[in-house]
Amino acid sequence: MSPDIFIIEKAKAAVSALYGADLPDASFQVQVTRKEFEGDYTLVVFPLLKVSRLSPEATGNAIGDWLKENTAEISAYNTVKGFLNLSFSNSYWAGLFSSIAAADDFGQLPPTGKTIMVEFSSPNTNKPLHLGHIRNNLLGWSVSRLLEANGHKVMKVNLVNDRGIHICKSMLAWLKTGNGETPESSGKKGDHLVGDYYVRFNEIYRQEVEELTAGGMSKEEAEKNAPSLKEAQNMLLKWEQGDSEVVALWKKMNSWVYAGFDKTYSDLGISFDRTYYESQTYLLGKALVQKGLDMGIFEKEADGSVWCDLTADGLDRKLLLRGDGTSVYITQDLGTAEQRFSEYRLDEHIYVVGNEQNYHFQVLKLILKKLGFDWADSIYHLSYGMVELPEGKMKSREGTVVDADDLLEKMYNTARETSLELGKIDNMTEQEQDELFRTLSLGALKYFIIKVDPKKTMLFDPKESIDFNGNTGPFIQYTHARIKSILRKASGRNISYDALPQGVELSPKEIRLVKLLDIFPGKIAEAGQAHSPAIVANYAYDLAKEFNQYYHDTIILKEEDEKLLQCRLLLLSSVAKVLVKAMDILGIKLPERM
RNA sequence: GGCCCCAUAGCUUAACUGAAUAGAGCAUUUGACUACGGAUCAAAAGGUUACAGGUUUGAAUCCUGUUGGGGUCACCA
Repeated sequence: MSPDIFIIEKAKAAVSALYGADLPDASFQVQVTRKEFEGDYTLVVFPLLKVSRLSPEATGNAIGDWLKENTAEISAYNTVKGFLNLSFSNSYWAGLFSSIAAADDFGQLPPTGKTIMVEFSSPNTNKPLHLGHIRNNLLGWSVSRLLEANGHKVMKVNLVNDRGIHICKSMLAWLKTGNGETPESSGKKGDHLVGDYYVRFNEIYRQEVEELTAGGMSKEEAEKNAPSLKEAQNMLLKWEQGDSEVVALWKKMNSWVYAGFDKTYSDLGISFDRTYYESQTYLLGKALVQKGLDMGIFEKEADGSVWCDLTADGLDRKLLLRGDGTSVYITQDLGTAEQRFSEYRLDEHIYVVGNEQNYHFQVLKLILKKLGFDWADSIYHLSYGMVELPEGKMKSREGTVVDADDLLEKMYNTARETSLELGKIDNMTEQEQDELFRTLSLGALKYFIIKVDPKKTMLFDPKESIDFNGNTGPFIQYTHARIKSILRKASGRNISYDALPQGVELSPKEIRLVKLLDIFPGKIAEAGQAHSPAIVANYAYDLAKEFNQYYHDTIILKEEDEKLLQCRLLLLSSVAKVLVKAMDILGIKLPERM
């Protein structure tokens, strides 16, 4: 049983015995005792004053007395102001430590039988992935792992936006100026190649608009009537009619993009259980529009467009079907949600999408509810903040976008330089080194992004490379490599440490580590509830930091008392075990040496 | 303009459902490798938690207002 539940239970009994009152669990607040006070856990006594009718000190002392009398585990107490600090006996810590060390997948919570779908990434096929996508991908991936650690079955899905006017723009520019260029002929990664033609289109378009306005047309009119835009729109129409030439080109260019994406995903170490394509889902939802009309919750205008009036709920009127009968973005979202909930029995559906779409998801849930779907409440929009540069938002038009592949390469080079400079890995093969540089650069990048609360806007300065010292991924990786180094030496000397020897007394620093290890499953649960891998990241850092302090002034391998030696090695391996599990949730690997 | 989100040290950030002196890292200054890995550790300095009120034994946290920043309100996705 975890200590806080244990204390609450006992404190309840104490209050009941002393004051004849039964208070709810919420009246008992337990926290880890602060460093500057003596004790292990602290009970806040303020909420209990109304039944004790005594001063905070007197109440704390009375309860402390009772607890010390009536529980074997609590060995001492002191009261400071309204805080009752309790000390636990050494045998209690030894027992707790043993059970943590013995657990083979410590931190993994028992199966819940629930299935959760997580949709993330969801890129457009007209440009390569950038830093914003990286945050999305890393969040989606780590939330998925986190929910798995919480005992849920998780399905990771990607919805690729592979159709629409933007793809046609790339296609058109390629036809006009590409001279048959392919990824093979140019040596460019497919997604970058297609992205370049998207940029090319905009150049052509802008020039046309300029010429038209110079000829006396208003800017607005020119933007609507530029010939290349007309051509792109025409192409989209052909695509929708299934024109074989257009479809063939569309397939060819998309396949280039997918090859490029696959490379980036694989570099990032992420994958999906299923990929959906908008070209196959964009017609979904039309049936729901009819259903809504039949139910009388949607309304049709004279021009044929269909709307849902949400003004009674404090929102606006929302368009669901255009006058020409074609669907808009949300129509498809309604349809895919219904499809997914009926195909899989989902207990929750998480969409990892930026906070600019908060309103969209509010509307989506509301309309689904109005359509009578109970599961609308199980939709969770994991809304994350934008990644900003020192000069503000990334803008593709101004070329300030931080490209994902570039960033990964830069990070790799930094990891390489740093590692080679330190010169600890000279005896590794080239292949091992390459793998290590990947592990370290990804560790730094992933931790940098994940440690920040998802909902906050985060700042990224491309000029300052991501740190490898302090509160960083490599700090935790280094801690692990160091532990492994000691454990390797220990096994080289045939020292076994599979169980805690009887009768060892843990030092205060060791108890603090055990306390930290003990709260790991609780952190997983808390993080899962909050859908926030950042909580796991910060926990891992706390543990690594605490361990480094312990390590610094504790003799391990030269300890002559065999029991103490075994105890310490067991503690080391337990810390390593928890670090590995925590970082695995974040998608970060911990190297054996670095 | 309506609605939503945010504001913590020079910078990046933490603080579970309100709780002890608001924790860290970077940068700055200083100290520690003839013990197991110095990508580490120890120490100093750095805060009116944007501002003003309110609720409470107790507020970064809850309420109201103000200021500043962002998002959104498309027959775009």
